[in-house]
Amino acid sequence: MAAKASRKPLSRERVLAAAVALADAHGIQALTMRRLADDLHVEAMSLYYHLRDKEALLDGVVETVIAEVDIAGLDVDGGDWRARLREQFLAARQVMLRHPWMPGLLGTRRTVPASVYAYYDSIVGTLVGAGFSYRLAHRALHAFGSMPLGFVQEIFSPASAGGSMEDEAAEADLAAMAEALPHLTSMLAAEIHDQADPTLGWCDSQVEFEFTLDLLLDGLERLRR
Amino acid sequence: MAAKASRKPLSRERVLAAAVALADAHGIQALTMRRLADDLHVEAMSLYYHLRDKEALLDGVVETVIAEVDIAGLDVDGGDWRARLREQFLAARQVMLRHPWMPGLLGTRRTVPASVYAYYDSIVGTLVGAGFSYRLAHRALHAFGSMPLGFVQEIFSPASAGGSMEDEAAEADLAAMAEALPHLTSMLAAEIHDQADPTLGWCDSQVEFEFTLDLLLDGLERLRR
DNA sequence: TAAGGTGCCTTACAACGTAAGGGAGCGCCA
DNA sequence: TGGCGCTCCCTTACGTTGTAAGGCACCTTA
Repeated sequence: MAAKASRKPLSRERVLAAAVALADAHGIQALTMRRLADDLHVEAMSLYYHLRDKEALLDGVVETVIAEVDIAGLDVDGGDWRARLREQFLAARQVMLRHPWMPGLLGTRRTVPASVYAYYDSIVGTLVGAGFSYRLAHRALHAFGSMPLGFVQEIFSPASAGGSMEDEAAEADLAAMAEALPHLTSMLAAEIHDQADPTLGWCDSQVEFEFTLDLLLDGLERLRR
Repeated sequence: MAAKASRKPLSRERVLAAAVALADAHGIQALTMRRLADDLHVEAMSLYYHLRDKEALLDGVVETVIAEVDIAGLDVDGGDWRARLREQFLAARQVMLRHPWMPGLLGTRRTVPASVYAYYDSIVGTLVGAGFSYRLAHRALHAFGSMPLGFVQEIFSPASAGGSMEDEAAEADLAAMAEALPHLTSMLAAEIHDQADPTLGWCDSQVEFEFTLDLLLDGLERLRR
């Protein structure tokens, strides 16, 4: 019989692209060697010819997405250092919004693709070019945290469905919550997240991201002078 | 024969304490049901009588450490809002330094123990008591990120051993790196981390933590007025 | 003393990553 | 032309993980 028509040969790139697509479609926990192989119409062990092990796969996935970040920040120029970094970080954010599992994955990696270093190098270049000392640039880099990659590392992911702020707590005891957490409930009542505001998880909506970003940028600008 | 003298009955608390101890001693990846049971001189399935599943175990571990954070921040009072929060966050940091796996674990949780909400509630209380609007308090909370818990969510963990900044790159090509990453290498040359500086991972040393913290606190104070 | 709950154990299974080796198809060179 | 060796994928199997299902000993209480 005729072999499957679409029997393109495997390759590292094809595998990584399929891995990203799988994670996008079904979440990072669905990214297992067997399932990925299925998607590629291949047996699991075949993947090991192109990638040493699963760690290498995940590293490659990170590398792939970081490449997206890199090209997203290519066309930033003009303006002062704040405007440039701001634009760059927000561009990176668009990439992360396409791959919401990426922040969590990054948290589990222990090594980092070389391209990230190039990226951070350019940021330092921007800073020292704007008059930052290396010491201040260094601290600025730390203060930014993951913002150059377009997100804020969150402590907690959003609960799966429904607004379950508490674990087993039913909806009825909102009153009890208001008593136990008076300030939080008042705050939330006054500050419901705008639904149109694109969100990466719970506490990384667009407006919060930009608020924190500007807070840092302005604070650094003050220290620079 | 006499039964094991130390045949204390199991309990949720005892299991959780053993789990924290195991993670402290051998890392979070050593925390498997079987190994934890071994430490307790018990069979793995026995744990399931006290905890629904492993998720519940991990949630309990988080809860246990957060309780440590809570009591660590009990005796902060006096000073303005900045001093109080600063002291509180730094106290939380001491707890995290004892459990360096905790930041990473928190990143994997999707639910959060109720006690954390009480903690954040008190922070909001401090802020609004100092004249913050709910809106600004809300944004401040987001900007703080994980600092109330005493750490900065890092993008990357430190590589296992040795200063392997690159993956397979040998030591020889420092020159090549200096060429590819001129700003970073200059910066690192000028800014070697002080060894005495206690570090949670790569980019969360004490001085960086305090720098970022003060940057945020000062920036918020300016917005408050 | 019989009943029933409490607390731990035995057995078993599915899903995972992956070690070890096999074999089909190809190009290359004598 | 024939055989060698490389590339690429597959088959089989193993150890480790979390955990479902059920059993058995002990204590309490009626």
